[in-house]
Amino acid sequence: MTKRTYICGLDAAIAVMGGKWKGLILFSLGEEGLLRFGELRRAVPGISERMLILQLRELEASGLVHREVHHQVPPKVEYSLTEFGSSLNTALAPLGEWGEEHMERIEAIP
Amino acid sequence: MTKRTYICGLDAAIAVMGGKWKGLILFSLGEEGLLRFGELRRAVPGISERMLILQLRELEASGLVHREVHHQVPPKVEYSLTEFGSSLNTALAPLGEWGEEHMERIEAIP
DNA sequence: ACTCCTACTGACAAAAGTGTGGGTACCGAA
DNA sequence: TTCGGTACCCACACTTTTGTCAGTAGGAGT
Repeated sequence: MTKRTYICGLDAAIAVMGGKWKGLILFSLGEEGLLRFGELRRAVPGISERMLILQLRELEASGLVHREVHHQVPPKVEYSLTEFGSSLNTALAPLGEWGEEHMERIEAIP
Repeated sequence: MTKRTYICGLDAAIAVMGGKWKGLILFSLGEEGLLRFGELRRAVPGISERMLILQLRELEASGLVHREVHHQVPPKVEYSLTEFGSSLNTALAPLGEWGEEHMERIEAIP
């Protein structure tokens, strides 16, 4: 009877990792472990600086990603998955495998 | 000529089930098996008729959903998952469980 | 003094996604 | 004759998302 804002777990999950980029960012961080901004940018081909920053801010606010600033010049900021983010990444893995498996068919769609 | 290839499986998967509704539609069809338009509409609270139609058309074009028209009056159209859609639904399950498990935390985010 | 480097920030605009309110078709029941 | 019921379609407007381009800070190297 708890008043839920989301209609099911999938709905909630999509709300936090939805959009075109968040899944890929999580995936990259899951693979590499610790990445600085520029590295992350290269790890997610096609994303603009602005988009990466916006998405990272949201992921940080959601508690999925940890941001560590090293006070240096030039600046150095490192991103990594939190426990929470890591658990989401694990849940995302089968979806990635599915996409990998059916890549050709998916590419043939548009 | 937009010859785009996806950068990884997750990218491809997100391309076909991305957006706010497709995951939920697939999920509902996975649960219920066979639903007519009006039933599906009720199964996905908050979606508008227009959105449901648009999303169903895309899912159909992607080969994830099967559409069967019964020539009757009043009209009767039934939707169901294809094998392909069913496999995606399976891959989506862990994500749904993750969301279910962390529902409270997710709801506390905005 | 000048430029390079990195991680940002902000203004603006285009594109994509979404909602609203209307309409269509058909048949049978009232 | 009018109405109810179902599954749509269309035009328009609005909102959210995404992209583009410029600019900032401050120490280090030349």
